[in-house]
Amino acid sequence: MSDSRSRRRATGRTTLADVAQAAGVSPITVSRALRGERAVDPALVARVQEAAQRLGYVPDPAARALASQRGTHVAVLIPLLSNALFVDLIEAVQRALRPAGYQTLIGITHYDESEEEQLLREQLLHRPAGLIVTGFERSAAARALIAGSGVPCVHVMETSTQPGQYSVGFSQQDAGRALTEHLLAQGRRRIAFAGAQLDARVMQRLQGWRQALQAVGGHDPRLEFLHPAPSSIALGGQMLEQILAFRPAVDAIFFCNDDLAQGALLAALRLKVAVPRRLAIVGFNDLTGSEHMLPPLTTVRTPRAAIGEAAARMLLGLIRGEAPATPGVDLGYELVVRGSS
Amino acid sequence: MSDSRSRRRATGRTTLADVAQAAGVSPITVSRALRGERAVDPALVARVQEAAQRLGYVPDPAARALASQRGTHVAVLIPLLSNALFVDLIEAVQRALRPAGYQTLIGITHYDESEEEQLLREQLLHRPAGLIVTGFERSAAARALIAGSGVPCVHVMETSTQPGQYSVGFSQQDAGRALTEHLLAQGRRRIAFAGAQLDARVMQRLQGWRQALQAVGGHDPRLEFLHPAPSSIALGGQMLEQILAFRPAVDAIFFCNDDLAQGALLAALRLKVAVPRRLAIVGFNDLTGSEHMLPPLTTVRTPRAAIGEAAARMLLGLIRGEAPATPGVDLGYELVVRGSS
DNA sequence: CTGAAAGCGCTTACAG
DNA sequence: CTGAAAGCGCTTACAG
Repeated sequence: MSDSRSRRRATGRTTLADVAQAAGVSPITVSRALRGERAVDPALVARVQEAAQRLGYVPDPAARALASQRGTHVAVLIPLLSNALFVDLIEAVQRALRPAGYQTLIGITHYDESEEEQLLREQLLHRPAGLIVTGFERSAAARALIAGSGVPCVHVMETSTQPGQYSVGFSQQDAGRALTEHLLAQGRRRIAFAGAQLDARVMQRLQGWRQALQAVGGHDPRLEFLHPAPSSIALGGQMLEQILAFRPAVDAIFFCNDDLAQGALLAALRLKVAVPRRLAIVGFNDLTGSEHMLPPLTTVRTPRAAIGEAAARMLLGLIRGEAPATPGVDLGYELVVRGSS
Repeated sequence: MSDSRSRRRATGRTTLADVAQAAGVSPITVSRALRGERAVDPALVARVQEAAQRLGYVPDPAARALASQRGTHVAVLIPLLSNALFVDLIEAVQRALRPAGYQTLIGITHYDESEEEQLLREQLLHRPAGLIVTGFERSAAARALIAGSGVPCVHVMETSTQPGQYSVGFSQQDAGRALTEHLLAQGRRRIAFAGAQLDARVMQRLQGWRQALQAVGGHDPRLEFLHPAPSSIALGGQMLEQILAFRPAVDAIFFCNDDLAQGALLAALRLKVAVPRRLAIVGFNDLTGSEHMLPPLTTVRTPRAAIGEAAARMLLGLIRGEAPATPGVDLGYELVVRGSS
């Protein structure tokens, strides 16, 4: 009757055993009924659910993780949170994962391979139920960690080239090509590319720019301006000044990200460079503020929220052991033509 | 000799027991030596650490959480990730927490009390080692959840008024007053306040604006423009137009956040309203881009990175059971006067 | 300062 | 379809 002599460490928590007792079944049956795993007599399931509900039972994530060797959270690795792109992605992932009972753990790699590797190592110790990573470019060690972990993983923001890899994204290269073709269609001939950060996706956009120009015999490598610093409004202004100083004949600039293009538009206002008459300026991603610039910025709208949601759904399926209908989902992009081109 | 007949669920993981055996001590001693809890013979500690190092032992977070009823992560509740302010805060928190072995779990409340309550409930089930929440305003149920959980909690972004609460922030009201006094010192007399979102901190800035104007007998309630929508560049432009239409004599506008002020500056360019000659515009927070606007934006620089770091350090102390030297830390703010005023 | 025992609350693996 | 037993890898509580 009395537990006072025992070594109990009462936590006051309602446990599986409590529910089992209330429902008149064994704890294992409660566990199975609640998780929907294996077949359980529907009548028992109902009885168990009623009891769990009544007692306010909530499974202990730590106990579950220890017993099953699998956590109730998903780790998401992104380069940066200061790029609004990834904020939209994360919000969408979280919105899809939370109702399914998974927490989202955000790891920030700062575009650094060794940081990513280190984060991966840490996260994997916590046995996430799933993993979402940005793009395909990473160290061999990082790839080995992912593959060796047995944790389902979805890659986002790019389209997959290799089989056996799950991904949700769009073709950065096609988008870069389409944006350049738009400038060509507007009659622009000396089109510069201004890239910062120089991560894999920026280089893919650059490749699209090259393709479009090569197709019309107008590719000039001297119009590639690549800066390793993170993209920012400040850098965009600097790059504009630099490009105009070095290549005054340039009649359009393709900035690899909207923040650069916004900075360039502000600098153009300051320098009294007429946009788009004298110079067309286009960006990428359609970030906040771009439509309110002077003139409004032409850009490529990227479906990062849709990507986040689709990636989360695919991951939930993989966690349940289902093979996705399409392992590599391409969600496309949308050219948004505004006043700056 | 053979485990093949047993019901072992081999995980291949190096455990406490492995380290204990290698060091020739009991598992409990290993546990204590590694955590630095209670006094352990220094010689043994060295021996244990060497063995742990050699075997590549890493504690299992799930097992630890289950046994100790306390997780190895900290939950951080913020209103939004799309405000760069909170991104800076989160990055700083994570930077301070990671080396200490704590993961950061981000919960987004969307400025919604019931969402915050729900998040708190979920997070508390996971038994976080600590909690960081934004400001002091929340539902009674949420406050009760925090207090009843026994989980150490630090409030950020505001200064504390109540005893027994830990906080790191600055006085939003003082900052609002100082910014308004700056406008008065510049000779502005009809100073409007434009607020969006209308969360507690915005209302504190409004209060500072009122104070400054009341002190000089220039407070006019008709110059308070309050909009419940989230602040954004687009809304800033709209509010500027609206204010100029309703109160054409206004000679300065205090926008409660930089994104509003940036939108207002862009709208002023479009409408050819001379800033600062005809109209001074000031913002709050010193967000990305503000210094590159035309003209550059006068604003208040808020120490959110320092707040994140200090809050994380205070929390680590509280987790260790130490009382902080100062329970309410005020990190101040900095007036940044640029061309727009 | 050190340890043997029990327990945290689940799920896996085996049986029936 | 259901269950008794064991185990996941730690830490707590009690003793000495």
